[in-house]
Amino acid sequence: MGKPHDSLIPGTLNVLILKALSQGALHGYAISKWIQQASEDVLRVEEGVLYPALHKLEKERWLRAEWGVNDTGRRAKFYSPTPLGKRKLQAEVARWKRSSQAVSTVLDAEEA
Amino acid sequence: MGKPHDSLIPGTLNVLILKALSQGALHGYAISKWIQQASEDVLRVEEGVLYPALHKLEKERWLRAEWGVNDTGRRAKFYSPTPLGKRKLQAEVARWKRSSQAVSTVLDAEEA
DNA sequence: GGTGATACATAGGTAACATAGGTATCGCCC
DNA sequence: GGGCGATACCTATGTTACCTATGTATCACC
Repeated sequence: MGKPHDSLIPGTLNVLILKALSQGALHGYAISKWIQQASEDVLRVEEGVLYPALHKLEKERWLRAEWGVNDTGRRAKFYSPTPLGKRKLQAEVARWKRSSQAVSTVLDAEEA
Repeated sequence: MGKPHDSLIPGTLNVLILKALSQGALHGYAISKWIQQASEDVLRVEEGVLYPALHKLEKERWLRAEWGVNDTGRRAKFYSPTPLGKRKLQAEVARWKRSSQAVSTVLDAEEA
């Protein structure tokens, strides 16, 4: 346990979740599906990874949760970003761009 | 301990090291400086992070190490990629491109 | 009644990084 | 001679974050 597959880039899950919620509340399962679909099936968020992450973000006040009912009438917990979460989204996106661009630059470098 | 600053994107250190060594052997301290310089000072690899990583890569036969002397006559341990390490560099660069592109695509998505 | 999708959750394992220390040599400047 | 910063190596400890496995329950469908 604890390392195979490597679907996600560590440290990117929070910002992916926040992005998923940037246009409106979604429940956990839908967040997972949205990330998978928006990444054209490259990124998969296993449920054992997603739910603890959501609980943590809720505890840290990046998200708030509310029980509701989905399209098909099933109970589900809907998450929305708090004002703090919205600010964090901006900051985390900026950080990702900066860092990932730096990594790509290094990996494209001609000479070592 | 264990989380502040966030200089590195977790999971990218190995490939950055391999890239640094792709044009020839370097010693640890020079690897650190090279990554910092090639990333235009965005990425910094603290020594307490670098050296354990080098030892692990050596143990896993991605790198081999040899004591030598640097330009200025000081003793230093020089690392070179093994054939396995060269293959890993290609594979890890490809994986990075695929995954980081997916994250960027998601974060640029218009609609959630 | 079985299966697969939906929807939530927790438990245990491990790797990876951040921080903080520690040793030693060398050049430079006062 | 003393101090300082850069070079060059190293280990120990803490914590996060992810991976896997497993569990519950509902619902549609055949």
